[in-house]
Amino acid sequence: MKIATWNVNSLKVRLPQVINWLNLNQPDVLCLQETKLQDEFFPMDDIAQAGYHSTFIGQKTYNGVALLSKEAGSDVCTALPGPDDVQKRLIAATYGDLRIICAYVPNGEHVDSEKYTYKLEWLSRLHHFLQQEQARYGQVALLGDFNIAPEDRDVYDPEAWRGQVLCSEPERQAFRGLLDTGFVDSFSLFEQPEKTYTWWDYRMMAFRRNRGLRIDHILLSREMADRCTAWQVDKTPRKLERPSDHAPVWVELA
DNA sequence: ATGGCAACTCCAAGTTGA
Repeated sequence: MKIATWNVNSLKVRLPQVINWLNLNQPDVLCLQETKLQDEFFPMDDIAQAGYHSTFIGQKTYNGVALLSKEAGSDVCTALPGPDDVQKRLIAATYGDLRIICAYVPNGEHVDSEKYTYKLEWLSRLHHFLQQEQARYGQVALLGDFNIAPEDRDVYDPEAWRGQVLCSEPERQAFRGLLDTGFVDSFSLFEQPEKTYTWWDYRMMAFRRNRGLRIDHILLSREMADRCTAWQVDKTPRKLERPSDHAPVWVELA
C-alpha cells in the first residue's frame, strides 16, 4: 500500500501533472494541499477517469485540501474541532483500517506576524485532534505540508534560516509535540541521502542548486510505522514546466 | 543590502506563499 502527499499550489494549474502522477505511481491515497478551488469547481470527473475517488474541502484563492483514493473513504472530517475557521486546511477519512489525515499547516509568514501566532495555535489544535484520532482509530497517518523544517539537516542553509519562520524553535517544538502523541516521522525510519528536501523556492534557481527545505511530512502511528518499508520524495514533477514548488512524498506500507 | 517566482484576483497591481 502506498500513501502520498503533495502540495500542488493550485490544482487547476497542476491537474494534468496530478493525473499523470496518479497514473505513474498508483498511490492508494494521495493527499493534496493548496488546491485553491471552491468545491463546485473541483475536477472530480477528471480524477474519476483516472480511477480515483475525491474527497475535498476548499475555498476561493487560498488553501484547500483533498484526498484522492482508489477506494472511497468513510467517516470524513473536514475541519479541526473547535470554532469555525474560514481557512480550509484539514481533511480526514478512513480507508479500511487506516485513518488518513491531510493537513495544510499555516505558513506563518514571519515570527513577528499574527499569522505566526495563528500557526502555533493551529498546531496546538492539531495536536489535540491527533490525540483524539489516535484514541479513536488504531492506525493513523498524518500527511501534508507542515511548513516546518524539523531539524537543521532539513535546511540547505541552517545558519541563514536559524530562528526564521519554518525553522523557529517554537515551531520545531510543536512538531516534536505531534510526535510525542505516539507518531514517527517516517523519513527518520530509513537511511536518507544528505540534503533531502521537499520544497524549493521558485526564485534564484533554488531547485537546480538544491537550495531546499524538508517541510512536507508523513507521520505514522507506531503500528503503521512498523509496516512502513519505504519513504521517498519524487523530484521528477519539480523538473517539469510550470511545476509546483513542492515535490510529492510517499511511503510504502506492508 | 535587497529581492529575485508564481498564482490568485471584479484584469491589474496588490496579496500570499515559504
